[in-house]
Amino acid sequence: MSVSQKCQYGLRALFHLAKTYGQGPIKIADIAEKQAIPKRFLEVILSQLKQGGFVSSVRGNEGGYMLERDPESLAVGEIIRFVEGPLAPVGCLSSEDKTPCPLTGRCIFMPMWQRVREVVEDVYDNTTFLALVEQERELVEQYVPQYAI
Amino acid sequence: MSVSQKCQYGLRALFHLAKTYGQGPIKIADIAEKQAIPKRFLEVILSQLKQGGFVSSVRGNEGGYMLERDPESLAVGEIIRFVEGPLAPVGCLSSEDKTPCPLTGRCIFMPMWQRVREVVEDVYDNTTFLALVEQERELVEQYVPQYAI
DNA sequence: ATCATCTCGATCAGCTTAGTCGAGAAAGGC
DNA sequence: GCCTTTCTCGACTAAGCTGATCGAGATGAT
Repeated sequence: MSVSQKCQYGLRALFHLAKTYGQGPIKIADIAEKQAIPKRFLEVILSQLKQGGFVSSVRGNEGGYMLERDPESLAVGEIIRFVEGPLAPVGCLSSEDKTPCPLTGRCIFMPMWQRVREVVEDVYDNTTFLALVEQERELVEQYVPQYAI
Repeated sequence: MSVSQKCQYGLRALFHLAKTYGQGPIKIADIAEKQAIPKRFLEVILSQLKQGGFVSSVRGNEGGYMLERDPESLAVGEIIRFVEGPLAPVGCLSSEDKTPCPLTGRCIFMPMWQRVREVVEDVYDNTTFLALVEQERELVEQYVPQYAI
């Protein structure tokens, strides 16, 4: 499962909202500019993320989007699954599959597909937005320590 | 990177050829039937795998396909890369990407994408066709030990 | 009122996927 | 030499997905 551009945009937008967590609504235009996302497309994405309960919005002047979930307990895996569907390397591994392969039960590749799913889920489910925000902070401190003095 | 149907068919076909390694050419129709693959589609796939040097073919009556590589040194990862392209969860990780994202160098998700690629490559590159053939043999022995006596 | 902003559904071009097809070329048996 | 079986090659297609864009409307602050 390649992660689509749309999903990457969504992750970047949420990352931006995690950085500004607790600072009130952030405008779509702001997020779009800072994260290099086409604005009209971002509208679609954020509205979808709102349906999922990940963000909330305020309309009108001074409106915008806010992260609804705590960055510490929100993992990347949850978002990828929400946007892309099941995190499976092959269709027959995901329960949504309508047309099961005729080798069900005796497909020798199954254990391999399952191992792949497990290791991928492990990485995505253990990457929280709080961790990402902290990682970026560390990077900034590393590169411009002189400005901090 | 989901693994396409085409690639899965290719893997199954190679698995079949690995099982019959050293037994001379196997007909497309045989492989198609045993591995539940549309025959005309399998023609396309095998001819592509031939271009890659993974299999060789014999024409005419009693013709067919043979595995060209030793099952022990042929890993699933090599085939997936050949059929699907680079084993990367996002486009910007693969060197083939024409349009690099505008965040290059400061995309906070990069380390995560790289970790995913590493663990996925680890699984696929360490699964050889010999291992798959042996695994199936073990399964068969487990389920019908009474017939062996 | 007005302006900035989110909201919602429709639309679209281009690409990928999963096949299918027909005509041809080679190898072996008779 | 002919016939059958098999691979070979390129073209073709229908359907679905991807990555957007657009216009019109609803909402809230000033």
